[in-house]
Amino acid sequence: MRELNYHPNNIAQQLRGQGTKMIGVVISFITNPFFAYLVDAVDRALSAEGYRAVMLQTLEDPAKEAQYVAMLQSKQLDGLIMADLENDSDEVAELVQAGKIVLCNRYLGTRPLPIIQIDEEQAAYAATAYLLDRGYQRLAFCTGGERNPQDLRFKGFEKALADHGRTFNEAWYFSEVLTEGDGAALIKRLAANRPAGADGDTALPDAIFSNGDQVAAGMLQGARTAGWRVPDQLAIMGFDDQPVAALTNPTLTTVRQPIKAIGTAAAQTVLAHIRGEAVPPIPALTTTVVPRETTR
Amino acid sequence: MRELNYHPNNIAQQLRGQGTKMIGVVISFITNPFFAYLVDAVDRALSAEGYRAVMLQTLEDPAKEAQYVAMLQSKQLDGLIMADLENDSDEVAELVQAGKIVLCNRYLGTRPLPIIQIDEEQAAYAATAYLLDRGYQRLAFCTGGERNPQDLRFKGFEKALADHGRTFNEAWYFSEVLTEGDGAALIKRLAANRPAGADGDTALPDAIFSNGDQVAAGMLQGARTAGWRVPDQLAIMGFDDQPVAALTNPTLTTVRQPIKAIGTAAAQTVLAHIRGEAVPPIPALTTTVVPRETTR
DNA sequence: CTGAAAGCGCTTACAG
DNA sequence: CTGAAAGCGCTTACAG
Repeated sequence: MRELNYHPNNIAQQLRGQGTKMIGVVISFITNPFFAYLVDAVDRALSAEGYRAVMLQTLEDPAKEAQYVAMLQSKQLDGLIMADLENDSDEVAELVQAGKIVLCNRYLGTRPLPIIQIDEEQAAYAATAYLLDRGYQRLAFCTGGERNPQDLRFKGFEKALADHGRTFNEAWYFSEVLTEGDGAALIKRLAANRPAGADGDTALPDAIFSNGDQVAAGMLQGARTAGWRVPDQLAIMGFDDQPVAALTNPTLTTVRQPIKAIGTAAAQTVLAHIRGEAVPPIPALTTTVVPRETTR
Repeated sequence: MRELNYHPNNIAQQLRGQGTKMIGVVISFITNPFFAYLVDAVDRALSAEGYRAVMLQTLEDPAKEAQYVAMLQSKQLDGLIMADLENDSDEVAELVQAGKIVLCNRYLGTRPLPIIQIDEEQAAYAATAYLLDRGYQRLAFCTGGERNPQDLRFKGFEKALADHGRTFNEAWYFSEVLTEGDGAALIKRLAANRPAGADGDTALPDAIFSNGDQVAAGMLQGARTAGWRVPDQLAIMGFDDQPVAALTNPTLTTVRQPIKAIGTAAAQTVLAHIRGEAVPPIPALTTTVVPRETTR
């Protein structure tokens, strides 16, 4: 058969009932290293079981996400891992209940759906407390998406402030800051508005909590350009502990997340559902603040 | 039908002859930002035409690559874009000729196969000449894989040295340097062996050409740790112009590659073959040295 | 043990 | 215009 260059048609095999052995992994942007590492972890775990990960980017477009759910329903995919959910629909909720979709990382909807994620609120609380304990007083919060009342990280951030007897300055909530460039631009903009005189400094934050290292690294570069000294005048707290966090100068203080464990657990959970096996227990997904040089 | 929750089985549709509308994109590591950006470009170009990119990591394992070629032959994939080729086999060569596989980025084999890539030799020549023109004299070369006689970048590097009347010190060819950590470790090792006295410095390179920014950023961090001053005592030339190149301090001088254009061209070429249309012309894939702070 | 038939779920061409 | 049948390429169960 090798001689005749014959290759069985896998589509016909699939139709006979074995499924496609493909699992979709829905993320927002593959160019965000956090998602690259997550997809890598899922891919390795699925490959070990003879399945294939299909990377599906939403680019934060709900229409794309709907296409991916349709691929699942039309049986092109045996399952779906969603690390980002734009449409909090009944349809998705039902597929989650049915075990065809496994949610991980982040869910900003209002339903009580199972999701594989770190304790987002506690992680943000710990990072914020870390900043306050080091004497920073005027904290800003920065996120990639739109402001969302379900955001657990912001809840943890607010709670830490409250527990330390501080109130949040609403002017320092920055949303839609997605890229390195966005982070740098934000800092430059703030620095440009800095009032003259030493007292004027209280008009500016002295610490920023960023929801990702990529953006934090951009902020750091923006501060360098603007002559804003880190960590003396401004502390920067990243999130994820991506490789870039150890490559900047000063290096980034950040919150380490167990990306590999999240991806592996999501892969094993969706496979257990597909095979009708008992879902394995999710390991503890612990986070730690990694002290580096962007905080004093 | 919406009511009855009916969804046509796409596998049956595929069997009737429309193909899977899936194109595999073979890369070595998705965690290397260069490949993340390449996959992103391919994905966007394919999505616009109703096709889907399936990210396939080889992890530099030839057996995995063979599996991906088998997926193509068993019709699970309509085509394959290979940005990394481990097995220089007859089988792959035939599939390239047949238009089922499109090569891009890099091919270290010996066959005269079409490939979508920058002028690797010229790009490396220009980067090397840039270092020599700035007075660096003792150049090292660093690559991620094994040493390969077909490596066009090393040919360009050697040619620039020769044209400037310099010979290459073979002791300064560093291979298998893949990650940030590998880059940092290499620099620390070199610095540790540095002989005492000012003259001893000639025993060390004063400039390093790195085949990727990720590794170059690791080298920079290693130099910082070791107290090796960049760019005075050591120049670092990166490759790709990944975002990290602008996020380090000092920022990385590097060679900008048109990643998006490469990915888009690869996607359009494979689609043209699948559809039996004329293959669109490949745009000029020009590179430029981006001067930043790791060179004087 | 071997070989022909049924069936997976569609779509398309054809008969009524 | 409507509806039943053929066929995509396999695998499995069954008849000979």
